[in-house]
Amino acid sequence: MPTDKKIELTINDGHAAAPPKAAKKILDVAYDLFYRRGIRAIGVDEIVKRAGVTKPSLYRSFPSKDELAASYLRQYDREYWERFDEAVAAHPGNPRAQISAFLTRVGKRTQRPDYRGCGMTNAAVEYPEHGHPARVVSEANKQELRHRLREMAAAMGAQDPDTLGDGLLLMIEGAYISGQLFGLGGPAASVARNADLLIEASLKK
Amino acid sequence: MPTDKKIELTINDGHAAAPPKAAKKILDVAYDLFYRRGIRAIGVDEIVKRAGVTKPSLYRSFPSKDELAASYLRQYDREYWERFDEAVAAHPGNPRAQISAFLTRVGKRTQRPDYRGCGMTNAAVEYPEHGHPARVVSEANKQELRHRLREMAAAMGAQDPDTLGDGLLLMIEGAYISGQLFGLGGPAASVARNADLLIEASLKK
DNA sequence: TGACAATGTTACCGATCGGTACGTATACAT
DNA sequence: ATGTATACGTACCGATCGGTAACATTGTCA
Repeated sequence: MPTDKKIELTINDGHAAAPPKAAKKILDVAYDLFYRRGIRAIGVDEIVKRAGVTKPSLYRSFPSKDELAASYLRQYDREYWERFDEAVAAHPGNPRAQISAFLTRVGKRTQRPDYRGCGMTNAAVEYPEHGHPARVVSEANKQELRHRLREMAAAMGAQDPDTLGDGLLLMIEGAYISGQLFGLGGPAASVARNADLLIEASLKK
Repeated sequence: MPTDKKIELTINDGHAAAPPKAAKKILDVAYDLFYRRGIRAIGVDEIVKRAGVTKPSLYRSFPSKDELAASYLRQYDREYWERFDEAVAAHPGNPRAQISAFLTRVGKRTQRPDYRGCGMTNAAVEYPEHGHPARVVSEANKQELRHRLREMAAAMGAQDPDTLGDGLLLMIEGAYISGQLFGLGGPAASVARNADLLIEASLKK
């Protein structure tokens, strides 16, 4: 059956980068499935099937399903801070505008029909046991978020920077969760406005 | 092998209550395991084993594991509104104090070492597909919460009651999630204070 | 005491879980 | 052409998944 071969060659055309051909495809498919339907809900068989590869290919690139999930989250982490830093870079030296820009963007994201919450938050809910590879990545991401928000709250001139930073984190997490719970028209749509009210009430007078 | 029998009889001694003996035990065990470790993470075998019964007993009282999960959530729902109504009843005619009491209590709960978040929220994360029995219960609970918060925001005299109600919901959900993510000393500890700041900033001046 | 209904138990089902042993195809250097 | 390393596929593993058929035990009322 040479037909399959031809298709493969057509997709993976030319003199592409040699080493990690299947690994990227596997991670891409896993990313999509893990995010949309949950990590525990997806078996490795479905991943390799949709990726057009076989199981041994997966286990040569990733030590286990748990580690594949951790890789998915590390990718998620990179993209997360990309979005965050874009909002920061748009308003240099103005932390309040930076937060506002980020939250406006979060609010919009939560209103998209395919929105499924924060991959980090979801993973932590799916794996409550401490030390699980997926949870480790998730917790690190959240610690970093808390740190940044508290620093920005201080730079804004908040009366109690740690409290304001934590308050913003609560609202952000609430937006992630209620975005997937309520869908369009849910409470997450008002996250930017509510956060702005909270900030205004938390600044030194 | 009559030894097993004897042990069973010793455990299940005397003239115990006849009608729904096993069903309650099953639901109690399932409640604990589902909440602490997640619904997808727990198999029916473990439930019946810990409950000291067998699988057919489970399936005569519950049509499926999904329905058992829904029953767990309905139980959770009853206890949830019990707690909520207690806070409300403690401050008749004073919605702001009611919210404050409820959030103080939520903040305390999130700091307990075995806190694992809101069972409703967790279930919705575990089952993103619409129409799933567990998700149906969860969504109804959250809709009711939104409704109550908006009404209370209106009774408080908020400039924009729907926005304040949704803002409070965001903070509550954020407290549930970050409670299990950060544990002791996490952002959830400040939910009552932050909510109070938000309320103060949202009232008609 | 005997009949009936409810509840409990043993043993099993096919499907799917994450993971692997082992043979095969391909690319490149010599 | 041939050795060699690497990537890939076939076929399979034991364990566990949710769920069930068939049988034994129990309490209740006639």
